[in-house]
Amino acid sequence: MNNFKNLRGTVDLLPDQLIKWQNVEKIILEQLFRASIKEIRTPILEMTELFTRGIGEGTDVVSKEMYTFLDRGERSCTLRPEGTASVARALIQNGILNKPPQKLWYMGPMFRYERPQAGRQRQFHQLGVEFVGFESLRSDVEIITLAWDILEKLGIKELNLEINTLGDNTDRSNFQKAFLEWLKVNTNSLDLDSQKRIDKNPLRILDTKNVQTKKLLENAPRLFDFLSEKSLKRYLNIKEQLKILKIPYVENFNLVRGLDYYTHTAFEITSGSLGSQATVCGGGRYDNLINQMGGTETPAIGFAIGLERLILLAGKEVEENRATDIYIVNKGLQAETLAMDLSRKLRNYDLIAELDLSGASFSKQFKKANKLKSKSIIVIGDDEAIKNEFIIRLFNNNNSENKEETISLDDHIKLGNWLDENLLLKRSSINK
RNA sequence: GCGGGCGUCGCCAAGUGGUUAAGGCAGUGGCUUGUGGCGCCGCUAUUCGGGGGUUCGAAUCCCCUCGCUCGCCCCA
Repeated sequence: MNNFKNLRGTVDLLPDQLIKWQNVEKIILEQLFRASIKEIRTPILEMTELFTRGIGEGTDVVSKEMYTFLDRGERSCTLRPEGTASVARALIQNGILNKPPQKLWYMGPMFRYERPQAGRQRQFHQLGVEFVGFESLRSDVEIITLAWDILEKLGIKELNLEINTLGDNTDRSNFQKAFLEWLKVNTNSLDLDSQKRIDKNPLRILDTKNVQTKKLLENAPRLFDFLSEKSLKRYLNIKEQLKILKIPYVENFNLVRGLDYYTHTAFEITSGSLGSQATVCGGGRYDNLINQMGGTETPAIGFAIGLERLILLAGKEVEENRATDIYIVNKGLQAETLAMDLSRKLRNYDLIAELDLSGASFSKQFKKANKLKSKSIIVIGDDEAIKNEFIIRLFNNNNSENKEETISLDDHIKLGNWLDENLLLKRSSINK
């Protein structure tokens, strides 16, 4: 019992679970590929300041959830808690902002030091998409649509899309002024958490879960009323387009999102079947971030999907495993060598060909093939080795005698025909 | 950081103070050393998350501790 254990909040993904992961990833990557979005990979480790300045000191992520440590050179390093800041940094640093606008995606582990619970880990995985250099409201619409379509392609039902707008800088500071005044008057009626936020991050008070504060907020000034004509029009247009595209959404004026850098569009996709951590996708526009981080002013919008939550939601259809096509039963010195050689040839056919390495009795090897639900088997023993041939047989689970065929080891044409006829032309679509 | 629940084999579990810690699944060996299912027969926890205490006696009672889990805060 003194064995090593993984750290709290981290998990091992085992072969059986990874079938689902891989299927999900495959569907996602196809969708991204078709939308002509390119991958970017950035380090998992960054200097701490990237996040404190990029994400914002007042946010929960930065103030209490970061995995931060000093390296051997006494530099403060942080395991990335999200992907956007790193991508922005990489674009600035590599001079990519001078190039045409970029549509990018990334996928990988993120780290947040929190108490784990259902749908929440300390090391978790995100798929992120960032459109950098795009200002048009149609880029907002495409980002939202893309997120929606990915979830739909995975067969996930019962999703709720919530949207809101935060306006531009001017809108926001106008609102903030009025809001702060109102907050000062009402400080004593607010819950404790909200009181603490007045100085740090007043906007976050808007999405408090405290029931009393919520009620109180109904009489507070609304950000929506402070939108400039331009911002308002932008927002209305986005809603209009979503309607045309038949993407169902709900407006949520209190949707603010946790990170500082958002402007204009903010959105979130949730599912009731996830438990209390219901958000599977969150995103929005961040026109200020890149400038704030030292790059030329560049509008951008993006989203992130939590892969663990996605996996929880994805249905049975992505759990399907591809069974072994051919299990090669072999025994005897010469036979084993021939079998090894044959297995390599078979793999040129895009088949799953598994060579039995046990050297156990034929009976055992057959049982193994049966257990694996192998679609067919090949047998090479001493008898076959002498004649330079092998036996191949379809292998139904119900143990009815299946006809078998003997093929010479050199007869590639006969083998190819057999495989075509019995295995290759019967593929289901998901496992191609 | 704060609450609730839970910790008996790889997994699911019975056992709630008397001593050989059920059972099922999985694994493995055999019946059957050149042929699959089913079946049958073996094997697989000196030990109940860890430590201390109470007792003649503890998986069972008490204390501490660790871990897991769900929730709060917040987010993916």
